Amino acid sequence: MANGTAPRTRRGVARREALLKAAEKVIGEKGFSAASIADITREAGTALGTFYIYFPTKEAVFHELVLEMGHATRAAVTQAIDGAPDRLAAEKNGLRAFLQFVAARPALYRIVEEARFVDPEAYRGYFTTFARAYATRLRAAAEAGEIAHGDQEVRAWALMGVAKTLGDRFVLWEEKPDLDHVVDSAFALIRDGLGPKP
Amino acid sequence: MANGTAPRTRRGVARREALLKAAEKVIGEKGFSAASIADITREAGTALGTFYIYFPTKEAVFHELVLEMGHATRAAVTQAIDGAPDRLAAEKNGLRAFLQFVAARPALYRIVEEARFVDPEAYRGYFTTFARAYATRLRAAAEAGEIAHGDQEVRAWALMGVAKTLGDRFVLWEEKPDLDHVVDSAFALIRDGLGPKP
DNA sequence: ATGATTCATGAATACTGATTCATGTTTCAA
DNA sequence: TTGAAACATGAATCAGTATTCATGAATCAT
Repeated sequence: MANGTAPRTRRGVARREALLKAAEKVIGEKGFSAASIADITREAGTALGTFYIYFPTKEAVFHELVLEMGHATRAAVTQAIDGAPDRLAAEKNGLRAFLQFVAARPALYRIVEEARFVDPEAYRGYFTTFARAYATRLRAAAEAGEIAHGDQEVRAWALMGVAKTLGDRFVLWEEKPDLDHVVDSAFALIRDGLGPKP
Repeated sequence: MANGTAPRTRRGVARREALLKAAEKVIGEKGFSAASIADITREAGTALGTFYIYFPTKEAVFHELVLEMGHATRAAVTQAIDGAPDRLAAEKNGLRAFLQFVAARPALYRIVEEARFVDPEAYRGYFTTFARAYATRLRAAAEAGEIAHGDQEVRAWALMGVAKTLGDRFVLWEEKPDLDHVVDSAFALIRDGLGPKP
């Protein structure tokens, strides 16, 4: 509900979910300011005022969507990484999983990017949380001799940047993305760098 | 002027420039929607209506700022690259120049990112133009044996992603950025990749 | 020096859209 | 079955701000 408790009836739960789904679609497509509450409730098939039964403000749904993106991407990437034989394999799987996620839920991806302006705290939180776990994994891998030594925090951010930008260009902007090719090319760069083979 | 011609008096030229500078500051700080025309003219020291003598709409100044960012970054990076002995050196210089630019004009950097939502055409144009030139340079370097072969377009976007994200995290979010360290760490990754030394 | 042109001003206009609320309807535990 | 609690509705409120415009001042080519 708008206050903070969960809905107490079946119908309430369903309505809230419908509104959240509608908000993801509408805000993802039109952007935060252009998306009106009326757009969202129309998409959800409810009356205008119903929105305010479940969310106190427009910012509140947005915030919740950013958190959802956080959980969903972490889950997708973690699962994809799980069982990889070594860190390099994990890198490749993780990149593929991220790009697949962007392809599956483009609206959520755009919402996180817009959070930079609409909800800066959440934006930083999203990436900082991700980066922390990422750097920790990289450090462990360096200890294990699976990857080169270096500043793993800088690397974590650099690698997140690669994934984000490839998502923009080769998933969102492409009619029929060739994910395998992009992943292969990017992974070759990540593993071996730009330097010429000796 | 609002129509499309340039100001015809000294004063007009100065006013337009003041408004553009004010818009960069205000929009960069508060974001596009939160920044009002009144904020911009107050910052510029002019009356409200004066804005519309020089720009037809709020979107128009924004668009001009995105173009300015395009020119300015290309100029900064091109100059930094100029005279580098080889492509790897150029990569390092270019990355440093970009991060220095972000540090010098953070508002412009944020404006370009917000263009993704406010002026998508300009946003794509900015990065596409940059990527095209970047990929061309990488191809030439691969021909010359200075870097490894591979899909240089994917690489160009991946490397732009690295620069963007490091700009966010280690320039915008850092009180006293240690650019040299970031550049060194990132460059090591770009040159050699994540793979362990044989 | 001067008047045609360009520019400056800010109050008034116009519109959009978030949020509220008074009035019903539905749900579900007992 | 039932009534207290939870939920649904959409017209009305309220606020903010982009844009216009009628009036007056500054500029500069001649």
